[in-house]
Amino acid sequence: MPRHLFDRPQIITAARRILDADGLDALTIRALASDLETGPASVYRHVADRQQLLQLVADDAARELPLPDPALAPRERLHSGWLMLYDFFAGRPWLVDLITAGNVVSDHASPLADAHLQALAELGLDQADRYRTYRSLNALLLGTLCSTHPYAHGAVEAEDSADPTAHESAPREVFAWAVDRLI
Amino acid sequence: MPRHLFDRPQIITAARRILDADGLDALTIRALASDLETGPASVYRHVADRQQLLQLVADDAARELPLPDPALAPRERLHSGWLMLYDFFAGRPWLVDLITAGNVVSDHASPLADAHLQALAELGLDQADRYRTYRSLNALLLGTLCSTHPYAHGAVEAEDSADPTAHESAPREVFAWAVDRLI
DNA sequence: ACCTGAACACCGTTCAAGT
DNA sequence: ACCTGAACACCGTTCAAGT
Repeated sequence: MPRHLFDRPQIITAARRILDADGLDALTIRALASDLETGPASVYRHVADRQQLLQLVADDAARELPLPDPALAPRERLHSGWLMLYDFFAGRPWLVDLITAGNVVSDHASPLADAHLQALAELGLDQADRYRTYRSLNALLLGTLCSTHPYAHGAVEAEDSADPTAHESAPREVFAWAVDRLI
Repeated sequence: MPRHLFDRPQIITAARRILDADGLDALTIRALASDLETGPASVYRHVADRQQLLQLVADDAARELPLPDPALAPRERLHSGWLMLYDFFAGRPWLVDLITAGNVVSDHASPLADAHLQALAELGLDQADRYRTYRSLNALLLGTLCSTHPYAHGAVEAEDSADPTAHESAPREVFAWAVDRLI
């Protein structure tokens, strides 16, 4: 009789606990096994390798991707939709790492892409411009989250309110500004 | 008498050879030591740890960052300048990894930032907009390079010229398009 | 004084042995 | 049949021992 039983959902739950607590590097097969009170070898009964584990967690997280509010006018729908995405990823920094470092891409993102492409169509953009805009917004989001990542905020200690205008805005505000320039 | 002598420049040269050949993950202290025909412990005579090694290589590579052509009008200067940056990073994928995964930020980037901020000033943007635009372009570049990274180009095999317009443009073209929308 | 072999504490992954 | 202890081939890093 098996002493420890666990399935993929339990693995994903444990993995996300580790990710939320300590980030992507902390999600080792051994740490995961330890969380499940078993040995590393047992994990391999349920996932092929670490890469598949990361893919599974990314797919799971992608189900929670926020869809834009259909009640809004196209432009506001896009604006608020992309800011929701910003906040979604800002709250899950490990997911950004998963996308950039790991090579995970989830197909759960399709409805989201369709919704934004639809909003861009309602704005009167032709098909080529819709794709270009969508891809640019994606890159802008990912790039903003990547450069924001470092724990150091780039704040200079020896600086006060002497130069008010030149001071860096928060990454989120810059992102919101750039989104409006692209749509 | 020491049998093997090597200094930081030689370490950086060896590190870049490994990076160009096999990417960031291949740059281990042990692989580097092996390249220098010594043991891993000897590397630590010259660098504090792997993180510092990555920082040194990034700083070294940042000296080659392409500056925009001052002979061009501001708008063309920005456009070509950012495309030069795209090509620069596209040819050094490990540098993108270094920026996103490692937490390296080089101060050699300052002249480059100043040049682009200057061009934006010549376009008549106020200080706040100059910074916002610069940071957005940076994010756009980084994000484009991150999502481009995966070796799979997202090309669907079962697809032919049936849907010509909807087909994804090359990342570089989309980037160039978005740059023009931001400046 | 400078260098480095050998060891330590980690990884992902495998497989023969246990139940 | 299913599970897993122990081992293998890697890491980064340290330190006592060698020259």
